[in-house]
Amino acid sequence: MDAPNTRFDIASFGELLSDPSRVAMLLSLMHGLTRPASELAEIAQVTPATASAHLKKLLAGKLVRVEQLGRHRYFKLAGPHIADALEAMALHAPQRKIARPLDPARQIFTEARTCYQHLAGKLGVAFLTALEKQKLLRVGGGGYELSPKGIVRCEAAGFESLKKWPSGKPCLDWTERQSHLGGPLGSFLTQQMLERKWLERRREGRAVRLTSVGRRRLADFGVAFL
Amino acid sequence: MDAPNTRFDIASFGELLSDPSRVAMLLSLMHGLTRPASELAEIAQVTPATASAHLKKLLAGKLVRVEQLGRHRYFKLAGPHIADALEAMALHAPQRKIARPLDPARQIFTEARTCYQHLAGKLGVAFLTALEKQKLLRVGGGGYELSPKGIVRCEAAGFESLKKWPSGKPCLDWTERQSHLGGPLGSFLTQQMLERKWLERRREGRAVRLTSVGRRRLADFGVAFL
DNA sequence: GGAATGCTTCGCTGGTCATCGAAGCATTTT
DNA sequence: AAAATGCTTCGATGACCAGCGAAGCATTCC
Repeated sequence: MDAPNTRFDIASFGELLSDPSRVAMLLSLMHGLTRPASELAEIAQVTPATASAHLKKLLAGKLVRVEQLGRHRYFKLAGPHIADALEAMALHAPQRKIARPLDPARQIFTEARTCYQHLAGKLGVAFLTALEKQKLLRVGGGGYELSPKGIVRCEAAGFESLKKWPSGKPCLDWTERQSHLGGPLGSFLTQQMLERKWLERRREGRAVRLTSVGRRRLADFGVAFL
Repeated sequence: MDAPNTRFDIASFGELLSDPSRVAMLLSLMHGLTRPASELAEIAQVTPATASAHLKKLLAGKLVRVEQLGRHRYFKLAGPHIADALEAMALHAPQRKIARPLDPARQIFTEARTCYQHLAGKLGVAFLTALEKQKLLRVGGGGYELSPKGIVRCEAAGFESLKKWPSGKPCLDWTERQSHLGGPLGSFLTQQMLERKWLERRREGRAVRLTSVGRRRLADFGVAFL
């Protein structure tokens, strides 16, 4: 269909993302797991014939990868960069409401995950909300700064103490449509939580799990989560 | 054309980015400045009539904003989120070679700018290259860490000293197509440089300017730039 | 005032694409 | 061996869209 070294530019990328069926398929793969073609057809609400045509295009454009198992073909996103690009677009494209229950893998993904290097998902949003409510953050210099009270709390939590704490920025969360804490401060705190085993990375994708230690410690921050 | 509260999803976004003419126009606005419709027509190599139709769609999709000045209409990107999304797509879409000289505004943009919160552009790439060459970084734990030598150098440079320095990640630079230093370490170092006036933000967009102090200090890191 | 400029709207044309049903192919089950 | 399953290919249809020239509408220049 194309030369071996496919010439691929933004417009071809956009072309692939310009169809609602293809987008539905891709979004359903955002959690990082695989799905067979028939399931993707069902998700996109098209016949197997149509789904097959779409998947062929997505393969040619290297947005997805496929693995053959018996008579099934399992598809997954070609890499995290595809998820990144989708996320960047979803952030500023108000979502169409889909009245369909989330499947388990996607549910885990929406609970808690990393976005670039900071905490996102329901937990990420809850964390930022708690920080604001407890006045541990203040707005300053084009972003968030830890308040004196916030610094005390972070030190009490056992985070590494800094002479000057980095600043944070609100980062719009595409599954929650509210902000979580991003920027250097968000990255730093998330790294600290991972190091102290408040959070654990899950095997696949960017989802993370809140440990029991993490649940207790985050409760000290006023986070009510699960 | 559409209901006042436009229902806008990823597919409509993709649809707008699926045409080479529209993408060319948008990319030419990535530096954050404005261009009149005629100039955008010339850039996209289409007649004014066609360009007008494209710009109408981009306006309806809120990808660009327009300002009327006399008989001219000046267009610019609707916000940094549009640039973010384009960048995320460009990163993984090998660019079509365009044999056209860069205009000055875009040139400034490719020299040095911020990407999320870290340094990008030619300067960003040169910085990472220098750090690697001087062995100030080592690879560890799924990313870059400062080497002992690197820590000494950073402290000598007057950066705030940390008990545990954050880790960095390579971040592919879409204008240079090489990596610059991203991740928490990249954010932190860039913030330090801005605070110490090695870099200054330019008035518009994300471009930054290397100050004379910055040029001297970065030379100490082995960066040969300009 | 009249001419030139910058841009838009209109009508048309050619090309491309999503979609489906039917048929085909491979694998697995019975 | 035969039937069922999962997916692809083929051919046809209907819709949409980029592109242009011509005409129209402002604004500015002379």
